[in-house]
Amino acid sequence: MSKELEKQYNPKNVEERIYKDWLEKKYFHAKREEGKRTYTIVIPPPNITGQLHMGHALDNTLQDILIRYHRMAGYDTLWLPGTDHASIATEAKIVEAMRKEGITKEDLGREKFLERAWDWKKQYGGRIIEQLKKMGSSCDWDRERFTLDEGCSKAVREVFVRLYEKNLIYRGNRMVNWCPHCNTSISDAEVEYEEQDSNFWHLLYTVKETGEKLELATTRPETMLGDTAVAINAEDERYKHLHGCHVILPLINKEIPIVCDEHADMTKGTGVVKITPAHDPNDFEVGLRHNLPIVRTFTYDGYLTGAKEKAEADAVRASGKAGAENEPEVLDCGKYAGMDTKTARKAILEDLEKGGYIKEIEPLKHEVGTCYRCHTSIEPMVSKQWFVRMQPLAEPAIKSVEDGEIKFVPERFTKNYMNWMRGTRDWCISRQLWWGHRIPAWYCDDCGETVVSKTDVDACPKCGSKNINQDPDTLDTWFSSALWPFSTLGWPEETEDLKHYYPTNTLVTGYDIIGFWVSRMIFSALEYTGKAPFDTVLIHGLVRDALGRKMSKSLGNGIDPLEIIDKFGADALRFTLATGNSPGNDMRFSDEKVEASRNFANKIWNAARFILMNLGENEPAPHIPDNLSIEDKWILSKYNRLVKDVTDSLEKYELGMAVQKLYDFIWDVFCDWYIEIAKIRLNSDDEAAKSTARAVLVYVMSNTLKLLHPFMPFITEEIWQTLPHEGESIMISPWCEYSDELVFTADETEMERIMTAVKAVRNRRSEMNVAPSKKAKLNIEATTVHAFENSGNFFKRLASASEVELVHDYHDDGAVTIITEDAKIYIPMDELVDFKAELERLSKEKAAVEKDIDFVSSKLNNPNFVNKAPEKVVEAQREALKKYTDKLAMINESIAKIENK
RNA sequence: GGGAGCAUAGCUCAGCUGGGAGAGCACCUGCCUUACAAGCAGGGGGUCAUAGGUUCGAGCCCUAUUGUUCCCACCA
Repeated sequence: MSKELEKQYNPKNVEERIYKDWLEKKYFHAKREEGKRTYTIVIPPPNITGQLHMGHALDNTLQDILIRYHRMAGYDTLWLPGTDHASIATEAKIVEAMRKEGITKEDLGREKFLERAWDWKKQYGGRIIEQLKKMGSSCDWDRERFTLDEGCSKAVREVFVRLYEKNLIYRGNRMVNWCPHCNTSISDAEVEYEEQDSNFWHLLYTVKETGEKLELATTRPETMLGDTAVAINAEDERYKHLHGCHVILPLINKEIPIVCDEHADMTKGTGVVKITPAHDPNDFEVGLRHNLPIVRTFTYDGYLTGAKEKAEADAVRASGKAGAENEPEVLDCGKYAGMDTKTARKAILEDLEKGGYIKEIEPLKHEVGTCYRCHTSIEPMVSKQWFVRMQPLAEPAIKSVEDGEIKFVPERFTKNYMNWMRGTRDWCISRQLWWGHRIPAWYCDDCGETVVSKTDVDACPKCGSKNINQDPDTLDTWFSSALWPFSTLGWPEETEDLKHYYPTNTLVTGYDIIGFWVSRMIFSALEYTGKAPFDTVLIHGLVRDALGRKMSKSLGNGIDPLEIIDKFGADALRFTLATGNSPGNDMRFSDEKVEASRNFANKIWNAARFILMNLGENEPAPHIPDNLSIEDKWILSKYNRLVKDVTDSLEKYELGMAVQKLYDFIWDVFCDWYIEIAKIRLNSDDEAAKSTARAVLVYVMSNTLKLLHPFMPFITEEIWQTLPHEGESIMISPWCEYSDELVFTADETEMERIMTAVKAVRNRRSEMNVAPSKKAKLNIEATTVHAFENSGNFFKRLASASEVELVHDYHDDGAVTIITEDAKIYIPMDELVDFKAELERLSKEKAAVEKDIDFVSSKLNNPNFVNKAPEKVVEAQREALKKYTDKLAMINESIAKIENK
């Protein structure tokens, strides 16, 4: 039954319908089939606040390609989807919405706030999932997870408690990165450095004992009120006389000691450093070494502290609760209290200036840490937080990559990972936020006991007091993401899914997230499951705009994948993202590229239309017919090699390579040559020949669609269904296999001789401006007659030949001569032949061949080459030399003929 | 300061373990050849950043240089 397709491919008529069909038939659902190899990918969970952007589009395209390929290749395949609760981002979004209504978190209270957050999640959390579906993603939606769902939360508690019991989690007053805007601590990984213009302010502090002025430089003068010492290097000859002395801190006239510490570098500046333990990570360390008081002068939301804050801190310090003695002192900054840090800097500088304490202002560019979310300058701050002890966890994680248990593609990102792992410091995991996994720790107000527990605690196990409160903080979002590969499969329960699909196989993600996520999943998985979470990490780059800029909201240069899908179709988008994209490298995205992909889809569509036009009723399912002709063997041989190439490329994660091979085969080989040649038989009256041609067309088309399916799932399904087929859907049909029976080397060579001749004739005709409509007879004098024996129709169809005759010793004064390596082709065209031009052309060709001969023979005459190069290479050169020599002989003959005329 | 990437046709980029440079777009010429003008045929265009080195042979390996991008790092 022949079917009609529209003239142009319209994805809108296809994609939604097909996706729905796939969903209904549950093709995406992994069924835990015994006896099959498994292939599992867990999706990098997008934030529930997110909208699909090009980064997601790329990431998901690559994953879907791998998933679809493996599913067809016979694996029990699971692609596990889900979303991330994104604590900071989501909370910020909700707080912002509330601000517009004029309410704050505190107005609402924790419980009501969380209600709002969950409402928000219900309303918008599914948005990005729906968008992923538009991409054609074949995720097992029945297994969709959320980092804050019951199972994942259980895993989080389990891990927290285990780590605490192993003393790998601790709570302490430590220097953390504080974001005054988000009002929370953030981890080292979440700090982004930006270059900013600033100054070095050279200050003069007076030495109490000697009265001399000590010069020191700072980039953050606003912290000076919290100085509790000045450091010099013990070896520094300039200051030896000051050991044990003190300086008077300007503005507040406080006496602070001069200490000797290695942190003071003699080669930098004046060699004198002010020490502010509460607000600088280095100074904090110095403070610990010298037992200096820690004096906090900033509030957590970025203002200078005053009497109120001081009173609060004093109360805590006096309370006698566990750890209270470590609570930092707070300074009442007096006239500066309540100023934000910027204003305070100005005011303090003004006062220093007035007092003559500023010696010099030196302009400086330096890197300032900012919050990766809101890009507010982060304040290093001493604060009581929970930390994960990284050292013991990092070691196995390093080893497993070193041992090749986990491999990065491309390999160079191993180094990136190692640097991160080796350099990492303890991980601050507590956040002063409400949206997230609340820390499962309770503190007893009466006895000061800390209880960490998997289940909620309502009485102190030590003293029995009911006066026990849960830590108000939540965990870093990445703490739950780190468990994603196994928490989503049911861990800590020994679920069937976990047994079956864990460890997973490939993790696909961008290089920007190796430190945040990949490394943490690796050490987490090794610690809790004893297994590497995946065997391969496929790293891709960023999708940039057409000018190479990062796509960003502030630049407004983001390209919306949904708009692209709307305009060109999901297949075109996917094809674009997969094409010319090599692992780990950034790519530029432009409409022109998608257009090219769309054109390719259209090309396939039309090839299918052509085939369908020619099919009769009850066309049999794809098979290889008998009585193959040379062109059939040629295309089957080419197709067979394509199967191998595409499969190999996919196995090596060279997706861009695979897709390029498919493009070349479909367009240049199948459409431009095979279909054109097939028309010869299809237009003939020979029913047997027609049937063979149809069968080969269907076979190659249908199977090539399968190879292309992972990349362009929709159009391939649509066409495959329309063509004769066996089975329900292309997406669950078996992957193509390489077959020794489809190797037709000799026929391929013969066919290519003809093609070379066809091209040579076309070329010559074009050069001579002969209109395609003007047909001409070809007289072919071939050295390898076999190839040309039955080639008449080829030349008629492809090279505007009126008829073709095989000749020997051809003589015609008015003929154009075309010489290939196998044949001389004469086209009689009296009126068109310009003998002078012919001679010129021939001598040009002669010169070219002679150059070739020189090149090859110089190699063959080089004993080093002949002796040292592999035999295969030498042999190839010998064959080339023979070809060139033959061609030269033919050219010489032709020249002689014209000259002797 | 440490590390990594990139530098190939006018533009965007491929080029796997070294064996005479490729694609898409753009450009030029000719074609509405009954699948496709989102197409067909033909064509021009590259000392593969620079300088050395290894090798019979280098876009590919090594060294240095230049330009460029990114990551990491507590420079007061």
